[in-house]
Amino acid sequence: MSPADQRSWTISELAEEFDITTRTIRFYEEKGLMTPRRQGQNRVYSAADRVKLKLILRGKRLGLSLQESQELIDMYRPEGNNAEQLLALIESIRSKRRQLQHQLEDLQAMLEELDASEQRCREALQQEEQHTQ
Amino acid sequence: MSPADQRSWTISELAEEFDITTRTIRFYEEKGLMTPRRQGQNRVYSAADRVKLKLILRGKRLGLSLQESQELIDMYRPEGNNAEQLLALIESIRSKRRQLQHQLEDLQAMLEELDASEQRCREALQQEEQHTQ
DNA sequence: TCTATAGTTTACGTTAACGTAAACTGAAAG
DNA sequence: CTTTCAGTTTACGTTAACGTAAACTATAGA
Repeated sequence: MSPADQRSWTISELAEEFDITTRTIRFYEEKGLMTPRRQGQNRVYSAADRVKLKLILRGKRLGLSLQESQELIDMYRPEGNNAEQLLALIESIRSKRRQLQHQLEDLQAMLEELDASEQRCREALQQEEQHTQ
Repeated sequence: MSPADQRSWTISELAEEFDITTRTIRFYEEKGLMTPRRQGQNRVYSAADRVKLKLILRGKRLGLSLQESQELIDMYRPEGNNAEQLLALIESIRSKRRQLQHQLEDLQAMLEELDASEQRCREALQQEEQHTQ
């Protein structure tokens, strides 16, 4: 274990780093997405907690609900599951993959259309410039 | 104009095609996202309306709000804008592009991690099978 | 000792995106 | 003529994801 893995964070450090409020972080805990350890009554976040938060926020940017992010995160650790559970897990991973793959195609289409829009904008702009001369 | 462009749709046809409720379509209208023409009191949707709906739903899948989808759609038609507006439009197109680009990177990272998860699942599964023999 | 600075819990408020229901209209079918 | 069906408007309800505020605690510095 490297020293970096032993570092810990306070709630406001994480809030500032990821540009969210402490309220948000506590809300995630309330929803069972995180369980930081405590020093007295104060929350102390480990490197693992920090990564988890990162994953949740990335999920948010992709339009996932907290529930969905939770499910995704649960897929990262297959240990402690029996064969039946593992098969179910693999199927749900594939299902999520298909969904994200579809989303990727949506995204690419949208990016192409945006490029076309910018192109049309440029052309309209040239027209405007000719008019005003 | 090809005949296909002249086709029109009823609200329930669109609802069924896109697997949403009529309530949802009316809600989008209430929010100013669509303005179908009327035959008496009934709504009649054109091919353009249908495309618009498609774009809104794609935006939804990508986690955009209705507002954002509206803004994106407004970028598709630069006509009728003056030079100043066009420049602003181009800048907002680029901004949206950067956001989507970031989202694309998030997506690709998530897909890779899902693949790694599936891999770990398979390995754990092999372990399980050896155990039970 | 006073005060400022994080942190805490508890609870009610808010916004977006619809769901659900009630009450009505108009056209078509039997 | 009445029932059925698709459509309409109006309005209140619901859920997720926090915001906001109140009331409290613990620690560090002047």
